[in-house]
Amino acid sequence: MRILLVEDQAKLLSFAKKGLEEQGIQVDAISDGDEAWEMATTVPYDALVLDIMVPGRDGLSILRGLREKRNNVPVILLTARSTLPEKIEGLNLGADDYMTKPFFVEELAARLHTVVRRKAGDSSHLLRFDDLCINLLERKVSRSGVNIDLSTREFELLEHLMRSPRRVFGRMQIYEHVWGYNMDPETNLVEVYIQRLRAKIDKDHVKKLIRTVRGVGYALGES
Amino acid sequence: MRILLVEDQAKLLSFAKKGLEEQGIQVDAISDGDEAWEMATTVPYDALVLDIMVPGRDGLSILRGLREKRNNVPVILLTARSTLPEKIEGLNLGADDYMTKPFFVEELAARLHTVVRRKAGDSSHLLRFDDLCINLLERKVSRSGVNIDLSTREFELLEHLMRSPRRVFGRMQIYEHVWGYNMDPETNLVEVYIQRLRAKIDKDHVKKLIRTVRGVGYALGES
DNA sequence: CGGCGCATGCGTATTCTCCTCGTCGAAGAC
DNA sequence: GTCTTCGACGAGGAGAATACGCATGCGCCG
Repeated sequence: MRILLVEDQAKLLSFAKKGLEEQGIQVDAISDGDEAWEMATTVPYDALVLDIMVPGRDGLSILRGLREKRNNVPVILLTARSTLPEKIEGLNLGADDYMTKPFFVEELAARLHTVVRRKAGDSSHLLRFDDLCINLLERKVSRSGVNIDLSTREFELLEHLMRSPRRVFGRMQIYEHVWGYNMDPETNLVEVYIQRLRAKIDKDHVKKLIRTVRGVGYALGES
Repeated sequence: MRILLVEDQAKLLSFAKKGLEEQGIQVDAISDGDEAWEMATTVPYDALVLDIMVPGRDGLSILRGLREKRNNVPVILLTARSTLPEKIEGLNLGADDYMTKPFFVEELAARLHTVVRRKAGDSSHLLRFDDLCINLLERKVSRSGVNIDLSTREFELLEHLMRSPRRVFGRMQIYEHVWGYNMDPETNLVEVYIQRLRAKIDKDHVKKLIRTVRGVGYALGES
């Protein structure tokens, strides 16, 4: 697999490039938007990873340009944390996924794989588990077709769990991914939000969608 | 590495089995599709090699069934030369590779290795011994496919034993690894938890999964 | 007001201790 | 070589202590 990685922070760029290459992904690393556009339009990459903010042509503009040319290559956007509107605009423009910085390189590699595979089958922007379904693009959640309202945090917590169904996440991991800070070991935020999620998603407790693993964390799916 | 090989031509089957085993791959060889389905759904193989044409349930059907059950085990399909359409259908159904008969066993072995390595993200966290299987990511334990509930300590004790099957661990070692402190020489915690593990894992004492080595410690596996 | 973060008390699964009984093995006598 | 006895070690049960996660309520901020 060969991809184009566009990011202006030199350190992050070389770090990510190295990490991805260790996992057998060929990476062309570029820090300038105009150059990136040049490459993206001439080389048939398997996927692009675009930072939104780069000198020259920015990530969103590159994405828009490609889609106007009917170029359907898978694209993952990199955004600073908390720029939710941009995430959504990006998805509207035809991005396939987004990641907030900072991120783990392994996770980026994993998403690249899914995104590339998914393009063949084309069920983009939807994550499913059991009768639960969330739409990244519209930021909507439904259970057996019935819509459910979630707050931002609730949504992102659920999103994180649904990206790796059945996998158990420690509180720390969840906290770092969803909240983005290092965990204050004295907070019980995660527990509280798990409980709020359950209340909305799992209303009648008929089916235990979120499993508690005592002493460790939580996972989507039954025991 | 342990795989399931399904192929109805007896000669080819035994030939391939022998060849793969010479390369250090454990092979369960089966010629009937229904039996194969049975095995594939109960034993956590590292990969499957399925001939498309076999008596009983055919290869494509087995593959489809597994994927519907969200079983993501690597699958290599065997096809007669010239049945190209089936290859393609197979890959759409989620096969990882295919080979046309006749083939060189060495090549099959090589492809098995690549395919398994590629999926390693999903299977490297599985520990197996006999029909016992624990999944580190999901923190689940199963015996012959039946789920077993373990508490945190129980799980970690079992994990420790399973990381070096057949090896005998002294109480001290176990205590230090699983509990993390230096052993208080007056406690019998390890014994207690070994007993609890046995009760859950080895319910009927039919098979002695955990062996006691008097005066020394414990080990996974029979004498 | 709704979303969010923080703090507190409560119920309970889990852990640990304590104690007894059964079993294994070594050594000694015949 | 065989049988017996004794000591030590591990098995197992049952209750007390603990830590963990759940629920709930409150104040704050946009």
